[in-house]
Amino acid sequence: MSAPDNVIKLHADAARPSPRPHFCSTCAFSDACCSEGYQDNAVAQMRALLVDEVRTLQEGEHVFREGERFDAIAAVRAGTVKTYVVDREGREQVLDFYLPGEVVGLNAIHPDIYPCNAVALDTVVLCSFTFARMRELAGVMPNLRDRLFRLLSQDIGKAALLAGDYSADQRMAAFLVALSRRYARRGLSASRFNLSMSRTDIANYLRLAPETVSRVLRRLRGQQLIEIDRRDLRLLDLPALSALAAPVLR
Amino acid sequence: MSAPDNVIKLHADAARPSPRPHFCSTCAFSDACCSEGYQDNAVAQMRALLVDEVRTLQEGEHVFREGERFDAIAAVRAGTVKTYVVDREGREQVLDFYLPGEVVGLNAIHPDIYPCNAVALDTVVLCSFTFARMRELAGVMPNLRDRLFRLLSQDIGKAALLAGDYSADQRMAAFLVALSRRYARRGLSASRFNLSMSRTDIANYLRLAPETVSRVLRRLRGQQLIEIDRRDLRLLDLPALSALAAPVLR
DNA sequence: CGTTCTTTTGATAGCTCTCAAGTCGCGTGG
DNA sequence: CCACGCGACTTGAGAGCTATCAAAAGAACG
Repeated sequence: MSAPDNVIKLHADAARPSPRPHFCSTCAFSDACCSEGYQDNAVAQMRALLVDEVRTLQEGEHVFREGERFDAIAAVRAGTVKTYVVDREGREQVLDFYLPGEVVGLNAIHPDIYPCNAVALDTVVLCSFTFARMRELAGVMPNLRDRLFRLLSQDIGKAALLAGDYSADQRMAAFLVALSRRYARRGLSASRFNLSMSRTDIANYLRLAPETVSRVLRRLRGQQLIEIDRRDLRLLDLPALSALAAPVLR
Repeated sequence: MSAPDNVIKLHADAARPSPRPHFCSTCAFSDACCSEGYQDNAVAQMRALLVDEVRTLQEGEHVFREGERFDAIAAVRAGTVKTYVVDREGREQVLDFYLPGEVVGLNAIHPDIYPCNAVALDTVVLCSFTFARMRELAGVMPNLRDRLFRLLSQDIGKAALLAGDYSADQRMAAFLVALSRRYARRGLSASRFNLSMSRTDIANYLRLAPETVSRVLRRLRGQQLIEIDRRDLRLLDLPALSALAAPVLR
């Protein structure tokens, strides 16, 4: 196949004391590795098998662009990735944001080309996985295979959330609560974090006008539900926000 | 692994003359079977391996209900299946319609319970696939494995279409054009077919009020784009409809 | 043939978009 | 250090599209 020397090299590399916990803790495939029955530095071998490349991108750099031939999926390790398309009127449609521990590019498997653009919103670290190799490994690693199935299945209903016809306030609350939960799962604060995306990005994601986003945030601030300065966000009343978002998040 | 006895039994069963072409032509997994390297009645063996049960449902009967434990996915062979959820205000949200050749239940893999309801809109014939077995077979049948990956990947972007903020006319045109294409792929007429869903279903799917659906259809009829009587639909100007739907369908 | 649900039609209100202007923050260059 | 300029964000006023409320017409059912 490809890059066997690379594998060997990395295997040798893995013989050294393994930085596994530090490196893999935020990886979407960590459980696929770690519960595969291997342990300790064997996990590092697994990582060497799976991870094709570790990349660092600066703000504005693209992970991939629409129309490029699909070759790899990528697990975000740090930073935020935004996927979007541009319709023929030139309007940008934000499809999703990907936080550490989440996987970009799964929607490219079927068309075999990337159906959207993916760009770094800040400094991003990600692990690339050549999908052809991953697909083969899925044949011999049941846990990896199941992990892939679940990751794919998980993404199916993802966009359904903002497909509903909810008010701008409900959608914004749902967006903030969802972010909070995703940050919390990663071990960060659920009540205070920095928005890595612009108001316009949020607007394009929630299918609102940027002005509406601004107005909604002011409204939520007026209700003492949030406190926001620039991109520094504090969720003052998570229960109330959750209640507001409840119809959207189901 | 598991169920070897079952496999053997089914192999024996499959030794009989196979009705493959008739039976498999509209199956979502036909290519996974037929391109696996097997031929003729070996395909029937494959089918016997894969297909858990062939079911016929009458209008209103459910394939599965929200919250039930996930056990199987189902390929629609005839009829139309609607998936939906009911939010806490009692409003029905239609998630998708499934025509012959399409697969229901893929979004249940991750949560391991069905996240929505699936109901027959007319007389439906479908093949059930026990997912646990399918997952195992995916380990030894590369084509089946890849087929599953692609089916899953395909569904990810599916709902993104109506997530955009388009006008009611654009969304309706996109809906009709998409239906036309899906029927055409199945070998049916692309310009005339019966809507198997009610106006209310369409409204809940497109996130419009039923009244709006009615008005939009009248508008499209007035523009000589369609002709519609009850649920008998004729697309009079497919190019114009496609143009109208273009921003939505991308 | 009456009942019931679906669909259609009309009038009104409300939410969000659009257009427009102004403010703020920040990097650049004088 | 400060003025400038650019972009992001905020704020305001008005228009448009769709939802809502209300009611009637039509089809399907027993």
